[in-house]
Amino acid sequence: MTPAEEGDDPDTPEARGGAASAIPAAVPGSARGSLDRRRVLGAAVEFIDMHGYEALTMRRLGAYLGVEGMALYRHVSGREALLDGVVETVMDELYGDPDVLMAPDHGWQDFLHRLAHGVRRIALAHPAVFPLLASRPPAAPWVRPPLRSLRWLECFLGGLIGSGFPDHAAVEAYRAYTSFLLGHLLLEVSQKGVKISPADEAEEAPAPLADLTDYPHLQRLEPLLSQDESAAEFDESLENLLDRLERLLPPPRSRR
Amino acid sequence: MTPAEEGDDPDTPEARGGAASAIPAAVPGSARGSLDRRRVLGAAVEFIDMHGYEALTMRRLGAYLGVEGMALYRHVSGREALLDGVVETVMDELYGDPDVLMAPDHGWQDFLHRLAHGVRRIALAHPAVFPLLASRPPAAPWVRPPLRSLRWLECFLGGLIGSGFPDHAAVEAYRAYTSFLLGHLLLEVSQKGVKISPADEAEEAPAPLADLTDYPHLQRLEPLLSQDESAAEFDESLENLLDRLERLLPPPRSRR
DNA sequence: ACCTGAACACCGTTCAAGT
DNA sequence: ACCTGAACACCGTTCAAGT
Repeated sequence: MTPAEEGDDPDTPEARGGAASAIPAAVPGSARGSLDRRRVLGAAVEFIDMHGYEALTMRRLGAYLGVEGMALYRHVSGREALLDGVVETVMDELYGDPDVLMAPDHGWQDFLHRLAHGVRRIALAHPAVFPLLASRPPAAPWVRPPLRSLRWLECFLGGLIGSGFPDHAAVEAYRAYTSFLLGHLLLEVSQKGVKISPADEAEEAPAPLADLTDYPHLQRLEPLLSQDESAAEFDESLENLLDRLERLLPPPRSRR
Repeated sequence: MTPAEEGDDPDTPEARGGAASAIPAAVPGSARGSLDRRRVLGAAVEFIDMHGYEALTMRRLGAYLGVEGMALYRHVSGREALLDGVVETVMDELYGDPDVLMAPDHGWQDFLHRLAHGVRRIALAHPAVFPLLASRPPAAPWVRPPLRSLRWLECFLGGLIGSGFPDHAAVEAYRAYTSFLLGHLLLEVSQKGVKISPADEAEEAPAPLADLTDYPHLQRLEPLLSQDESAAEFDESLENLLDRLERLLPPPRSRR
């Protein structure tokens, strides 16, 4: 992987101690003023979006910020904390999304609909960061990605309960909803970004894709399989889920 | 994370060059005879199940096998290939699962039902390996975890098409089915194993869990949220999905 | 107050050398 | 034929020292 690819090529530019090393192409757009936590986390998000999370290194992120890498420890307590901060930074965009927050109240279905699309927008805006949402350990074992914050969880449960869901139904809905979001968005993002796991932006042949002669159906369906229907499928699955959740509501008569 | 925890404690046993280093507690059960690819991959699976994937290191896996780490390169071409091999090894257990393969033919619903439970069994047997299924780059962009092999994909599509699904419906079913499996099992596994991401088996306080005084619903629902209903919810969601897929079939009259 | 340099324990990987 | 030792370029992290 990345370190190896550079390691076995001693002619790579940064091996000669140039001031500008290979990956940090440019200083990020914000003010050149000294670092702070916000700037570090923002740069980390940018860096991951560009080069993938595997390429993120304290030293490389430092260089990307025009600083020595060890300097980052002034602002985050270590690499793990940095990644947690990245996840939080990205999910915080949800709070700034008018489409999710605004709107008076058109019922719980509308709320879950807007929330789902808000999360999807984040996933598509940061395809290389999104998988981190799933792999970082959550605040508590029952906090499920991608809705990782206690605040959103509270909001979710409050919304459903306020709409008449009994406690256990609200919890069941939370579990089904997070499973749906995580599965769909993880796969949508990976289908696009090709995971950014192998080499970075290296041209790299599209891989001849092991010949399918032994797999007649695959061979025939390859064009169909390659087609991207993510948006429609997301909506379809979401509608289906909402219908299912509706059946968790007690009959209208008994609703207070 | 792991390296740091050891790095700042120079009194740790393996720092003094003992033959038995800290993590490799015992030589794995199989024959002591010389290495081969199968033995290496098997040991890697065991190692990850015990210590988590973050702890897996060429050198540590070598030590676990009673060998020098560099020796592994005789049998796998590098760390990335090793992880790919681990994923493949674990998914190969599906081929040995009589509950998935056997049974004459009770229709596609029965098939998808058995396949889903087979994959779930694998996820629960190797909770620390399962997330790798999702994060390793697939053979082709349209090969979706956790059904990562062309062979299973062919089998899946063949099964549905043979039961009367039109091509595009079989593909849509594949997408919905994999999303469902990935979302549910990733979250089920993470709820159990607490991700094995932080420190390994270190006792480590259960984390006081930031006080919930600002989150009234969470506070009240915490017991409900902590309850593990995974099995029932998996079945519930699966049934729901199968019902939905059934609607993709053309009306029986026109089925050949 | 904030960053740098040097240091340390670790990594993945290569390769000549041992057996 | 298979493993080991030494080497190299990288890591994360600490800490005294610079400014």
